[in-house]
Amino acid sequence: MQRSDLPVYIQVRDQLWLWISEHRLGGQERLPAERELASRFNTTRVTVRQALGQLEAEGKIFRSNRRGWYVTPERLEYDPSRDIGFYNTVSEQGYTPSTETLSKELTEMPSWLAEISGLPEGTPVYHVLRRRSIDSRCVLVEHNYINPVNCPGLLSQDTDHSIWELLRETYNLHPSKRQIEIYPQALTGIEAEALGVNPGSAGLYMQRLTLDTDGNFLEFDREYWVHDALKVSVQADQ
Amino acid sequence: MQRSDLPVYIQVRDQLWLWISEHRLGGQERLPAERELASRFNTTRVTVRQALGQLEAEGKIFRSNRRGWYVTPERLEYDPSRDIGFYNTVSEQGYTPSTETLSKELTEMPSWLAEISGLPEGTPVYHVLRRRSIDSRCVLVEHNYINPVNCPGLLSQDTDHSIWELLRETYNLHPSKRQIEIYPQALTGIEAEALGVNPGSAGLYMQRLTLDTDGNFLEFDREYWVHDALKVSVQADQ
DNA sequence: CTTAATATCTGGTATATACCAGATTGATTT
DNA sequence: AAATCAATCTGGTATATACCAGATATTAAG
Repeated sequence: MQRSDLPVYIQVRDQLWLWISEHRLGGQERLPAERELASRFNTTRVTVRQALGQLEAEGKIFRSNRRGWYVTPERLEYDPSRDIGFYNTVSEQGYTPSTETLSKELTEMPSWLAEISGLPEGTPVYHVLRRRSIDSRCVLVEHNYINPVNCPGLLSQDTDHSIWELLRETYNLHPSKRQIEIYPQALTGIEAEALGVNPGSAGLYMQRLTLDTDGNFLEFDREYWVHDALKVSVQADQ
Repeated sequence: MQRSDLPVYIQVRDQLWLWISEHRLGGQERLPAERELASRFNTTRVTVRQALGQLEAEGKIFRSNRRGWYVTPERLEYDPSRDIGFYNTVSEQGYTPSTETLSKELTEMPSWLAEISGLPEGTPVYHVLRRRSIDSRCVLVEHNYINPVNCPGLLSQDTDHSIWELLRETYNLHPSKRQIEIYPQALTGIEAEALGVNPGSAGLYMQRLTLDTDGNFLEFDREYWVHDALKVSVQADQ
């Protein structure tokens, strides 16, 4: 290519996006193969990949391991301060949620969680690891650490749906104070593997601490989201 | 390299991080040049850059255009629902904030903002564009759209410090309801340029709508953060 | 029809190399 | 001492090429 004074990969990026828009490619539609694009834009695969990487960073396309590149669907609007949870949020916005429980166990509270919860290290906690999808695209893995004092026998329940609904309806638990932390964080290790993305992919980390009205530890939650799948929307009145 | 069954760039990533940790390289210290690293790890620059890109995605290192790679300082803890603002937040955490006003003007409300604010298109608004730094590293560019009804003559004030302090102390304005949106978003165009990062770099977008107690439009704010500079921490009581 | 083996398509990783452009440094001139 | 210029160092972009490994489609066998 070349021609303009702009870098080739920027030109490819923009033309490719134009092409996607013109063809009205929507949620999860597949792009032509990299080699195909390289020859179409008369450049090399390396440069095409740079352009694809840009569109990926912008959240416009995403990749599925060795299967190809796809157009990213609209972001999910998610309010972590409300109680409606993943399942309802996704449904309300017209998508199909699904959840797989990867592991669940009763374990002893590690030191970092002891510090956060205010309970002594070694206190029993439930630990549930789940992978959640929107329209069969994996978008997050979630670690739930739940205080068993309030919900004995939780692990024998079905954890493939909303845990919060379980806590509310079966155990009559209600959260009071929460502290939420959110920041961009690359997906690596088991999170990247569980989501089927390349290690180092952009992600969003979100953690929530939930206490009951007396300030006792109810639940701690760590979520690792694919970076382009959600928009956090918080209502903060004062 | 090679040797292990792990990809070379992963090995380089990990060894490089080990090396950084061992040498206790801290905030904004410079790494050896890419060519130097390539020969040290006995591989090519392309592969080294892949490894550097991983550490960058993890927020562990950052680049400064054609100057080199540096170790990322600790993230700033930032609560967008509180009123203390950038300047105080940074100072409180032991860093040195600074702000440059890139442009300020009285303009007419564009349609997208009219929709958000509930005011008619073309209504006069102040528009202030600022670049803010922590310890001389640019970390965000910010667009402020402010309702001049409440603060006539704002633009002749000094906008290199806290605008909110100005509004509070000079104009006696107090926010009430706000809506905050946060999501990962690559930095492109003027934001990338203003921050001196490559187009397509990972970033965090944050917008805030602030109304007064009567529900009138006070201010709208769009912030484009470098992805590794902050940790959003929200206290949400219910 | 189902299952298993195989070919093929896809992105993932890697090497080698080249030149460009901004940033920095050092020498030279004023 | 200050300003100017040139050399050099740095990351940024680009081409060409190769092989690997997982995913998918095709074919052959049961």
